Amino acid sequence: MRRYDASEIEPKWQRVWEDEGLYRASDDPEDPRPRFYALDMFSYPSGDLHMGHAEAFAGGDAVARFRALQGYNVMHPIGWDAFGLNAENAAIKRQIHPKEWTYANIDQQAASFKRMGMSFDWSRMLRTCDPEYYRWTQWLFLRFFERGLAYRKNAPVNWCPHDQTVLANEQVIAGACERCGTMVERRDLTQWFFKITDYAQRLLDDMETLEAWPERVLTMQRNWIGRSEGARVTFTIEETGDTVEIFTTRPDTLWGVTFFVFAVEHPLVKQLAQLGGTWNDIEPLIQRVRNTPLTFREQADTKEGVALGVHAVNPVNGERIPCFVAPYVLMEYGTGAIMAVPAHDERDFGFAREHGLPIRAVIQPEGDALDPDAMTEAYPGEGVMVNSGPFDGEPTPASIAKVATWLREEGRGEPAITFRLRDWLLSRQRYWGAPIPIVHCETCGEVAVPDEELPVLLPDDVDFQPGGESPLARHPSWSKVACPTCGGDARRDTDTMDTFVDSSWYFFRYCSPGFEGGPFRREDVDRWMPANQYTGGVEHAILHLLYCRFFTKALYDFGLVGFTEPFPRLMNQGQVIYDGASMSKTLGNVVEPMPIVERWGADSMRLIMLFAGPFEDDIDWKLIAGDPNKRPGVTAWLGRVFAVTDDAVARGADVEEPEVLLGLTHRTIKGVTEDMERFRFNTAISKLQVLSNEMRAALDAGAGALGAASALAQMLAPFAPYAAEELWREVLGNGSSVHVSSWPSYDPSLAAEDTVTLIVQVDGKVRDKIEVPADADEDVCLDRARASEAAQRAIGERQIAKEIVRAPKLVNFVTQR
RNA sequence: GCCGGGAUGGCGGAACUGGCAGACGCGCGGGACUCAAAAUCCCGUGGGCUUCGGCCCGUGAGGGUUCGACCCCCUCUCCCGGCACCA
Repeated sequence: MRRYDASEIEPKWQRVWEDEGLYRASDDPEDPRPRFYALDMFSYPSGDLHMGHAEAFAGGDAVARFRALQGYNVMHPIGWDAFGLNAENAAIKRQIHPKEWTYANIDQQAASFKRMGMSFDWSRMLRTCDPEYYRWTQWLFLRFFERGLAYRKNAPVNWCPHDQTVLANEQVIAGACERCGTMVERRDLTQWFFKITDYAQRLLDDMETLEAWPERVLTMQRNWIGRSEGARVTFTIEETGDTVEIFTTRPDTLWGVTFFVFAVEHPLVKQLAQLGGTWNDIEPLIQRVRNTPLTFREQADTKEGVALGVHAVNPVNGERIPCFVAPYVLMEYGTGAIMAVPAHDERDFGFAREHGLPIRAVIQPEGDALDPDAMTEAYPGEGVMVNSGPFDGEPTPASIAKVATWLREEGRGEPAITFRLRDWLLSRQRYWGAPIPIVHCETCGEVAVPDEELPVLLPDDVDFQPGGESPLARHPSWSKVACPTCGGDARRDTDTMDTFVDSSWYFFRYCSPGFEGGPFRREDVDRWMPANQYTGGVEHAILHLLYCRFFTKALYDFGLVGFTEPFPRLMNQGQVIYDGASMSKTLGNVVEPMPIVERWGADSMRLIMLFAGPFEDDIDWKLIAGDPNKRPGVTAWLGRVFAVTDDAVARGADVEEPEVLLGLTHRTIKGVTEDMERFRFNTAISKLQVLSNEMRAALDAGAGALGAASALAQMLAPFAPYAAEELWREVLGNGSSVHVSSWPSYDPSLAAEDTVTLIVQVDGKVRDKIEVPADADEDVCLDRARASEAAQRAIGERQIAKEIVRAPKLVNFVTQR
């Protein structure tokens, strides 16, 4: 009797697979097999693999193996997103070099991936911190730079006083640094940006083509891009004649404007305040707001504001309205100034009431007359325009576009679209990243490092402790360089790139590993991409995926690739949580996957993850994991599969398999294949369990089960690659790997059931179940149903008013009431 | 506030197109094996009633459509995720 022992078989096959080079993708253009690019989000090397890796890669690997068995030429690569703050901070904490820390983690993760039995093509492995890789990150940056899509500007940034670095808005959570929790401050620095805003509309439009993306990810991206339609309108400052543009989504309320508000950072504020004699009141407000972290403004009081002492002129009716400065108006959105319509905007209403400003209703709700004096809140809804000169009687919101067009005809404004999306701040004042390949020259300005001089190497001998300026700037010699243009004394840019830049193009590099003529070979990318499947965590729903999409569109515009969306099909695994909360060291609820792999086997770990529920759902480890010292259910099942396969072999091929088992085998193949196409791993596994249970029953009844055993081993291969291999080669006696065999096919006539259960209902309630031939027609079903004693009993004395027949599944007798 | 997703036994979940609610597994109860434990195997397992034939109730709450609703429609409650002084 063969016993299932993961610790015995897994290391054995791991070695064999490596020797046999099973998972190498073919780059031969003549390869007749269709290609399948199974892309998993690459790993960040912060320690060993965690539960999230185990979940994501179990799913990604199942897809890759399934497609390989189906006969695809599968590319399933792996790499490491190895630069960044996270690694740098961890290294500082441990008093070692980030490089040392990072490469040690990568080695450990690589060993763990191999232990997990991932079908990676290791010949394509990449690390973004390798000079061979970041050479091309720099090269790509220069392509953006030469087209003006990478530019420098002075900008208010979030500054973490603890980490001594600039943070992106998304790294600031509730006003605090995402990594260390320190309250973030505001600073003005000259920073590098990618002009992603140029692509806002295309990023939005092309989402229509991403049908295989989860709805929630599309929604998040849409929210992030934040498109608003409306109009830009030009107001004039009465006292100076300055013109000030505002953006509004409600040009239909222009006749209801009763005041005007500037953001504190607006360039006209100081001059106007001095003119209005209010500078003494306004300066302290400006100081305070400027010291508030950018993302913490939401806590500001909506009603706070100070009058400027000057007036704006409303271009639609020539009215003179007072100007204010208020923190609720943001310089970053729109134009940094707004028209205020208290009758129809909640914030404007509150501000007007606080400061005793007039309120004028210009949108009349149907069958109701708004009385500005009696209003207790703004009316932002639909209605008919009133008190609006030429537009009186126009229904809104249809009138919005009409007014916008009219503004353009009158030269007082124009239809406009505004996006919430900001340009991508990519420079970091930190050490562990790809140096920005720019030289600053006093005479020539910003000069690109020539392509042939790339990579600009990141020096090892740097004091990388954070300390106000970029660590590279403190290096005694690194930044000193001759200007590539004039040869004069110049200085390298000492900032490094955001890690998200490295990860925005790695999937192209996999197509051409080791290529030295560019970031990738065009024909390789044309052959492999767009990727067939992208698997990873939903935490990358916005930034990483948006940046990848932006890069791909830009590369398309540069003529480097022939498509505009890199991943038409996206699959997000759920998170592995514990007792409803994220696993975290702080909470002390972290469960490590590798000890479980060591104890119960990689196959069990993978099955636990994939059988727990739908792949995209969160897994609460506390709920699915029983006693950690007890054998997991899936491990016990693998044991039963070994026993049943062993018995089937012992019974031999001469003993016939029963009809029911044969039919079930073919139905299982059909069902599991469909489940795999839809990533329903949990139901696929349950179908395999049903099959193994039926094999047990057949064998116990003295019948054979060898055909079922063979199909079961092949279908098990994507989920439990080691166990499947052992069964296939050692128990079933096949000469080569199950992973290069094939996906079993089914015969529809064998998969079809001979008989089905006819449900007999009376008034919609199930009263009887009758086995009928699968091809029974309506008459046969009706005859059989009428003959049912249970049904007759339920009908009793009542008349049958109607007979519903859905052959061969259901008959419903509806009685008279 | 706006947008998206969800709520099914003790637990994870299944039911794909409106047609047997609870597949499969965990847990639990009972039994076999064992000196004992682990492992393994067998039986049972939504709730209530039962004359043991069955009957009634049951998919967050309420209503509707339908011969028939976990599934479609309306109203509501709660949970998760995203965005948010965005003009």
